[in-house]
Amino acid sequence: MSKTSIIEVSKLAGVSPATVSRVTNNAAPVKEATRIKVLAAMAELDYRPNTAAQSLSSKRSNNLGMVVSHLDGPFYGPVMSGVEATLRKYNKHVIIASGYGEEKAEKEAVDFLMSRQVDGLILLTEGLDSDYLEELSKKIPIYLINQHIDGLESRNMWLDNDDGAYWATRYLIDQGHTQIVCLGGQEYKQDANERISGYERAMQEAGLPITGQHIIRTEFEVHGGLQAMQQLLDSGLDYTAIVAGNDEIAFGVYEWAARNNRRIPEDLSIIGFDDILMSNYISPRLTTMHFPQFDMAKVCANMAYQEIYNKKPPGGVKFKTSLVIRESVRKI
Amino acid sequence: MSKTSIIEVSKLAGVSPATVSRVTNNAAPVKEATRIKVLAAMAELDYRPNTAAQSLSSKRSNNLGMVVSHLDGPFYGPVMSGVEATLRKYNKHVIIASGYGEEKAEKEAVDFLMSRQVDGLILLTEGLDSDYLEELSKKIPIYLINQHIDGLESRNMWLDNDDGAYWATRYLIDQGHTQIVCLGGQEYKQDANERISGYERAMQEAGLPITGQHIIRTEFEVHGGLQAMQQLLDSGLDYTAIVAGNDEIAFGVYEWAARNNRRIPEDLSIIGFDDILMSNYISPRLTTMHFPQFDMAKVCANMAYQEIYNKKPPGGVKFKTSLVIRESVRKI
DNA sequence: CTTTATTATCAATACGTTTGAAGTAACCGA
DNA sequence: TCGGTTACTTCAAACGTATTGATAATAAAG
Repeated sequence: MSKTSIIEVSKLAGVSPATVSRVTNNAAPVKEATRIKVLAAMAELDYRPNTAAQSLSSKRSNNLGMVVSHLDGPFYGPVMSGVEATLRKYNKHVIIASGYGEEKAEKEAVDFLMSRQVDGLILLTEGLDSDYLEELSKKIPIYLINQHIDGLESRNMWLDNDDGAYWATRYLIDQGHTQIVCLGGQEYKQDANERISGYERAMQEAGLPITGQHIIRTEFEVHGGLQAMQQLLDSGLDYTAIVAGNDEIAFGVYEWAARNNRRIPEDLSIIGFDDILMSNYISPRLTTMHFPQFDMAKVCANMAYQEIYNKKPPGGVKFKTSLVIRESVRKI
Repeated sequence: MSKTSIIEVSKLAGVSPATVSRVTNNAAPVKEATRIKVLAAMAELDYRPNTAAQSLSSKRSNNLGMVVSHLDGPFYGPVMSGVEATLRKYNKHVIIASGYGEEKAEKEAVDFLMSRQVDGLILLTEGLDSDYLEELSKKIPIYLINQHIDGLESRNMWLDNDDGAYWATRYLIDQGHTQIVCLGGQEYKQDANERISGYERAMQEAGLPITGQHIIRTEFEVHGGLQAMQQLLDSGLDYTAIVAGNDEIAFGVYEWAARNNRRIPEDLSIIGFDDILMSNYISPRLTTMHFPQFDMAKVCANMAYQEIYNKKPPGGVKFKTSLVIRESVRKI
C-alpha cells in the first residue's frame, strides 16, 4: 500500500529523511518553514510511516499488550474499551489476548505478547500470583487492573472493595434493615475477601449480629447465587436483606426468588456490586455499587502511556465505588 | 529483552543466518541434522525472532485488524474471543479497534489499522456501506462478519436471519399461537429486515393474518422493546405471542410485562433472537434462536488465515440458527 | 564585528530479518 | 564419466525508519 517512503517525502520537500523523521515525531526542533514544507509533502504523497521500520529502528513496538481473563463476560468490555480509546488517542495500539480464566493460559498469553515485543503489559487477570508478577515486572512495565500486589503499588489500579461493601451494607442499614446476610465470593479471590470485610465492618459498627451463617461463600456467578440461596434457606436463618458479592450473584438471587415466589424488594431486599450493564435492565432494576471500570481503564492506559513513552513516574490509584439506587431495596 | 539476534544463533549453530531463518519459517528444505543444531542453538539462547524486523523484511505484519462496533455489549465478546483464539493458534495477532457504533469512528478505526499495516481486516461493523467496503477490499483482504454484501460473497460470514425468524415463528405456531406480532429492528438494518421477512413467510405459509399493526419497528435495545410494547398497546391489536427482533428487545418486553403486571409466559409468550448470555439468566429463561457467534468467528478467522498466509481461496459461509427452548413460550 | 551558544540540517549507519540468486555437494541415469 | 537434477546452503541486497556525530546556519552576547 504505502509505497511512499520517507525518502520520497524528503525529496519532494527538499530536505533530508532525518528532517522528515523529526517532523513526524516532533522530537527535535524544526524550523517552522521547513515543517510546513514537509507536512505539505507528506499530505501530497499520503505518506504513512511504516510502523515496522519505526519499531525496528526505535526499538519500540508502540504496542501495548493486554491480557484479560475473558473476552466476553459483562465486566471486561468497558475496560477494554477504555484502554483502547485512550491508547488510540496517543496513536498506540492494544493487542488483546485472552487468558480464558486459567493460570496456564494467562501465562501463555503473556509470553505470546512478550514475543510480540509489546512495550508494556496491562493485566486484568485472575490466575497470576504476586511472585510471578514481580518477576515479570523486572522485564517489562506492567500495570495491574483490579489487583493489588505489594511491591508493585505504583502500578496498581484497584478498587476500594472494602469501602464499597461497607457503604452497600450501610445503605441497607440506613433503610432500616437489621437482618442482613452477605453472599460473597470465594476465599482465594482477593476482592471477594475485601468486600466481605467491608460488610463485616458496617455490621459491627452498627452493632448488628453476624454469625457464621451470615456469610456464605460462593462463585461469582449466577448459579453461585442460586446455590448460596439454597444454602441460606437450609440454614434457617432469618433475613430481610442481602449484600451480594457481585451483580451476577444478585441475579442468581433474582432467579431463586422467581422460582420460590418471593418478590423483590417486597419480601427481600438486595444490593449488588459492580453495576454491570444488565443490572439496569433486569426487573426490578438492581440497586448496586457502581464500579468505575471505564475510568479505571482510562487512568491505567494513561499511566502506562506516560511512563513508557514519556518517562513520567507512575502512581497507583485507588478507586471508590458509588451507590446507584434503583429498585431492589425497600425501606423498612 | 530479546538481545539475541539471528546472527548469534547462526554462529552458535555454525550456519548462516539465512538457514536459521529457513528453520524458523520452515519454508525451504533444511537437512534434518542442521535443523536440529539450529533448534538447539535457538533453545539455548532463548531466541525469539524480532517481529518488527520480520515485518519489515517480509512485508507482512502478521497482524490482523478487527473492527467491532462496540467492545462491550453482549454480542461482541464471543466473536472477539473466537477470532483471537483461532489466530493465536497460528501465531498471528489481532489488533482490535472499536468503532463506537458510528460510521465516522468505524472508518477511522479502519484507517488506524491500515496505518498499522495489518495483513487483513475482520469487520463486524454497522456503519460501513457496500460502496466503501468494495473500495476497501481492493486495498486489503477484508472479511465481513454478520454482513452480506453483494460482490464480496466469498468473504461474507453471515447468518440466515430469514430462516431463523421463520423457525422462531413456526415454533410459536406449532405451540398453538395464531395471534403473533413481530417487534423488529429498524429499516436500515439488513438483518432486521431479513428477520421480519422470515416472520412474514411463516405467517403467510400458515395462513395467519398480518396487518400493518403486526409488525413494529424499533431499536435493537431494551428501551426499544419497551417503546414497541407501548405502541402495540395503543394499537389495540390482540396477540398471544411475540417474535422479538433480538434478545434485547425481548428484555424490553419483560420489563414492560413486569411494569404492567403481565406474566410471561402465562399471559404472553415471547421468543427472542441471538441467545445472548443473559437470556439464560433472566427469569423466566428466554426461549430464543441461538446465534452461533463463536463458530462464525472461528470460521472467519480461519478463512482469513488460510487466504492471507496460505493463498487458499476463500468461500463465504452462511450459518443457521438453532432453536433454544426455555421457558418464555407456553403451549396453547 | 568577533566569539560563543543555540538551532537546524545532513550523511551515514544500525536495526534484525527475509529472499532471490548463486554456489556447492551429492546423486542419478545413460 | 559427464551433464543434469535435486537438496541444501550461503551471499548480499533489500526493507523503511530513527539515531547520531558532524556541520552549517542563525542568534545572542561581548
